[in-house]
Amino acid sequence: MKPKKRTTIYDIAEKLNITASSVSRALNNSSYVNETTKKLILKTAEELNYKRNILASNLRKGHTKTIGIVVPRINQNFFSNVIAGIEEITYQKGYNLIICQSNENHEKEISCINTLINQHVDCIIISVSVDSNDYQHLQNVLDQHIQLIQFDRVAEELETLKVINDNEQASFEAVCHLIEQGYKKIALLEGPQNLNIFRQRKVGFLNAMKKYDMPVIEQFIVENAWTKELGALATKKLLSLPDPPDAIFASTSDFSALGVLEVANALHIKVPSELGICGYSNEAFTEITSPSITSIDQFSGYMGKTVANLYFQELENTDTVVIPKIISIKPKLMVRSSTLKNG
Amino acid sequence: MKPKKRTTIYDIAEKLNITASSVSRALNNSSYVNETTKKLILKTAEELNYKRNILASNLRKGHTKTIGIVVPRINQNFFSNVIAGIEEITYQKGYNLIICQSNENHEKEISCINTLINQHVDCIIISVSVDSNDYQHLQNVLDQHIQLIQFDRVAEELETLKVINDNEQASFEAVCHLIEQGYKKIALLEGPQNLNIFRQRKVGFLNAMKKYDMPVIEQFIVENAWTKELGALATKKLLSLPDPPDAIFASTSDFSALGVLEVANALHIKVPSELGICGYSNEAFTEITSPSITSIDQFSGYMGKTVANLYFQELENTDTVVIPKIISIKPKLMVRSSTLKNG
DNA sequence: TTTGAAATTGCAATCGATTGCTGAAATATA
DNA sequence: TATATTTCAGCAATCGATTGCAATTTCAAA
Repeated sequence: MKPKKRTTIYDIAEKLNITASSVSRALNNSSYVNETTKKLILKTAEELNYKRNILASNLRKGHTKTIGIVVPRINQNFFSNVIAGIEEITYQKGYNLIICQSNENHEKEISCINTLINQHVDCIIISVSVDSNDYQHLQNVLDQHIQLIQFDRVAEELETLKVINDNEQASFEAVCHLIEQGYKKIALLEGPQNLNIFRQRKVGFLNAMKKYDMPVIEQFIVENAWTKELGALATKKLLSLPDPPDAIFASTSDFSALGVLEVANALHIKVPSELGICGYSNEAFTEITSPSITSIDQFSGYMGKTVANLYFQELENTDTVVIPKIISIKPKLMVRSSTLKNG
Repeated sequence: MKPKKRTTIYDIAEKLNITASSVSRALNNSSYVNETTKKLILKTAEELNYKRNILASNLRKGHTKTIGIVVPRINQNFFSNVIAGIEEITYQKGYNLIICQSNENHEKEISCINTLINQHVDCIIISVSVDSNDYQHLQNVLDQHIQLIQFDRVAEELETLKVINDNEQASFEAVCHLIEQGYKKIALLEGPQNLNIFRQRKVGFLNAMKKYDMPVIEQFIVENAWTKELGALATKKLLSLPDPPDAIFASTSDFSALGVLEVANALHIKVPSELGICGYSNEAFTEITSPSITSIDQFSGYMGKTVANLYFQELENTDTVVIPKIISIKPKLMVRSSTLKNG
């Protein structure tokens, strides 16, 4: 595969006996070219199968019309949906996307960010990895004068555009629902507390418990139970307590909730009558388990669109209109069989 | 967000009172620079927070170290896993990925390809969309002397590198399994026959039927049943036949198989005793349905790695070693409850 | 026919990094 | 000491597209 020479504006210019300037102008639909020659140029460009060299163009223009995205994993429903949402908007605008995965690893995340900076993207959209401890790399982005937008998992201390879910409210509603269904002893599977989203969900849980004057039992709060395996492990422990919980809110993810359900099924504990289960993030599979799992929908696609639109609004912002820097999306509780104690 | 000037090699050169040439050489670790000055340059670059302008570099060098990927949908397990596999390899090599979605739409696919050509990617990796009818856009890629690698869904007539699954064999084994389990009347849900993968799966089905001298009933072969909804619809029709099938091979996807299962469950038809169900592609959810669904694992992550490795092998190929242009991966039948009639 | 404005086109610099070539300096060899 | 050989640094062109400014052409009004 030898990369043969592609046709450039000079080739077109030469063939037509004009300058590259005119060709460039014609290609950019500038009004400073004669209509007739413009048409001729366009026609010739077509004939010679000309494709603009974006590298040269971008180098000259100073921007790339490219947006970088960093997510923990693209093969997670939530993130791939957000990306699909972002893509829908950016595609219309003629922007390109470079998608990177941090694999929940801080070092890799730094490396992704550096790559994107190197690529001269115009904007970086990120949801931070779980083991991110400091945010110097994000500060670097800001220092390079690249627009930075955080979504879902955000570093709150960084002053950037943010699109988040109202985790606290969603979590609050989920737990209220459990209580209203008659569950008395509710356990919480919580995620790594360095992530804002998990902190907020815990707060929502506590608020709901307080509202209904329910006692918060320390043993019922399990840290770091955010995978299916950890969820299952936590459930085994919880259910073997002398006085086990009658509901488990897997605030970390539906995967965790699935782990709970599988253990319950294995132990022949009836869901929802003996054990209520609520997950988080409304993965597709929550509908098809037996019983189906109550969860919280985060409107991931819409979130992606919101993020992208936010970027373009900010880009076109002439400073006269103030645009909110933090957009919060209200998730929706999806009640399914796993919590319907009262039918 | 005004993009302020970044530091360039000229800034470094000026500060050190040398030429940009030397800076460039130092940054590229050339041996034509004094060790002492090299270290000084590197140190200064660090201090000034220098980041190489890839645009300029690539423009000069003529390649971008960027690979474009076009898939129908990134939020499908199979594709996101392939991408993850590709990424694992390319990341090590310092290559970037631009990921595009065709949304199963021919026009969008063409547009993706054009974008990638414009971006001067070094290679395009594609799995074609379902409604692709002609392949002029892929021919264009070849004409631009960009490496093209097709995977999974391929345009067979195009002479490109290909990484495929042995769909025929996998399908053959699946149907043999059904027959060996004692199912007598096997229906096939088939996908759009313009895609190679669906044609091959049909052939595998027919071969297995022939091997065991099973009659192929025309009514039992349903076209275009490749989503959950279409799978469900097809199942309703099949099961309402006077002499309905006792097994359904959803050769199109596990989603289709899920549709089958849901209809069966709704009609209180017992799976696997009264109806056997086999899907395709081993989606994660096949393990958690009741009963779990027998499916075919395509080793998607491995497939991605294979694709990426193929590119780099070809790149480094000095023409002495011949590398196979088509790599076929053998999928694996994952037997689960939905087909275990004989326990 | 002359003048002036408007419409086109060309020139040349620019974006930043890379690299072949030339020449100078440093070092080694005779 | 004179010559040969390395080593190192600079010059300038190059990658392809864009754009401010200048020059030219066109065309209409005076």
